[in-house]
Amino acid sequence: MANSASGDSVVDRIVRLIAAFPQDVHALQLSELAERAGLPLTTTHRLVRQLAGHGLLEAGPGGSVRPGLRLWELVNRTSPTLALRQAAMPFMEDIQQVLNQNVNLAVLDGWEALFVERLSRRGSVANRAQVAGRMPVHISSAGLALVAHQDKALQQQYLDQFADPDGKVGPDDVRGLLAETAHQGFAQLKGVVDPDTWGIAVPVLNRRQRAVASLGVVVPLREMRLQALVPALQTAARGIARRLADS
Amino acid sequence: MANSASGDSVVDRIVRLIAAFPQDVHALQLSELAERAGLPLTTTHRLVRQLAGHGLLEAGPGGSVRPGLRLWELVNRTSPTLALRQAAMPFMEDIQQVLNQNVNLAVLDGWEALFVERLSRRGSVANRAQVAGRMPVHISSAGLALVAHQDKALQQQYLDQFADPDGKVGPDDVRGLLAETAHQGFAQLKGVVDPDTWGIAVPVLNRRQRAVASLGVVVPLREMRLQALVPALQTAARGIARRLADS
DNA sequence: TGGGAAGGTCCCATTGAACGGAAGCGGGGG
DNA sequence: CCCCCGCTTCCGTTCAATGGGACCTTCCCA
Repeated sequence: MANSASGDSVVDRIVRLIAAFPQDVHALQLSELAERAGLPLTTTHRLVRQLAGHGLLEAGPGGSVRPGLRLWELVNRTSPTLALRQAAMPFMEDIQQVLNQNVNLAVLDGWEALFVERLSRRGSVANRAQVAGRMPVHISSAGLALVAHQDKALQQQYLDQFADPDGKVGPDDVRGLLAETAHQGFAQLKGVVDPDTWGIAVPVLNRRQRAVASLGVVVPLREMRLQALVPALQTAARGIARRLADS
Repeated sequence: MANSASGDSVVDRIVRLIAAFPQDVHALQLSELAERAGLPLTTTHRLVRQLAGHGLLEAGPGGSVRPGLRLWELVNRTSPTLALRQAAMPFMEDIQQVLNQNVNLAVLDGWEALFVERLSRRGSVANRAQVAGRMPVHISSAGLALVAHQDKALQQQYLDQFADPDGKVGPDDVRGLLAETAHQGFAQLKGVVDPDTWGIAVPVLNRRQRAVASLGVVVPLREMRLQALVPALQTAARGIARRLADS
């Protein structure tokens, strides 16, 4: 069918290659990488060599391959999250200090909350939200805060396509959650992600009152004091919004 | 000369394309991107469309193009700096709180210090060290701390190839700086980067006493109190080293 | 209101870069 | 010693990538 037997372009292959690395990193064998990416060994070998030549991949110990520093550099010096992160960091630190809890910052991408930054307290509760990790909208307070503060049209789109693989929750449940979140101005989710934790998130709004990001905390169930958490988060979220608008 | 008139592979072009974005981001026009990358407009157009299809690039307002969220995600969930960053963040925050100064974390890459993370105090002195930014070894305290704690062979390599474009400092000056840094266990650079600031950096050492990273602060000239800064940095650096070793 | 410049998109013949099977290499384990 | 299993290199085939040119907007200025 093509120069490539599988009919995909070089771009496709490169993406498959870098996407083939699992979260935990730590370098893969060439053959394992080839398998994960679904590419012939020879092709993988050639592409890896080229990418490594640019420093996008690096040779690890024992002939293994891992993502390279140069790739990290290229992406992180021009990332679309830079401005957001810079605006948010000081406030996230404040929250972490004052509330003594894990803090996270997320944006919406394709009906999932994508976590842009996270500060974890040393001995704090487990926090599923990895940096650059994702969570479905309907099971993360961040996701709810983000979707609940979007155009009605977008929300409807979301509900229309909504389907829970486990079938535990229906569109109506989610509609309720979103309505509650929009009404209250913050999202809360108790023991959904993790039975012993509670997630709270507030939106960071632009001038049009649409969420461009969400700011959240994950706290142990027993330590819940909404009265203390929500106002602090909202204050911080407004601070972030202001700095975003300024820049 | 080739399928491509310029004799470079698709990989080359893609790298040129994403490397063409300047630090400040904010989206480029297609034609500007083409020019910066040194690619024909048509080719740029095609590649951009493909990359955008994977979310590696995104359409900005007014037909402009910018790096995409998906690219950020792919790279940051598997980056080689993840472990380092995770180990270092809590200590960096401590330093920032206790010393009330800008803190930065760097690694060595090709005779330059590559800044992996930075925490800036709100109204603090200007800090040249952007996240994902670089500084030559001989004019950054981070760079000196990193090179001063490497194999003798590597240091020699560095000195051999050393050439200051401005001709202000010679290899012997640098040798002196490195020796002093190695002897003292920390690097200091007064008013080099910025006339009103002082940079201090300590190495984060592995079991073999080689620097895998550097931890530094940038402080206003007048506030200099080495006695206070250096021990705090060294303590933090050891903490980071320990956490790295554990993981 | 019309003309023209600038930026983006589409078309399509040409061609060499990309492909990947096969064969070579190397080390470690039996 | 030999075999196995990964990585590397070779090389003939082929079609994906290429980019000049034409076309289409949109915007600005006369």
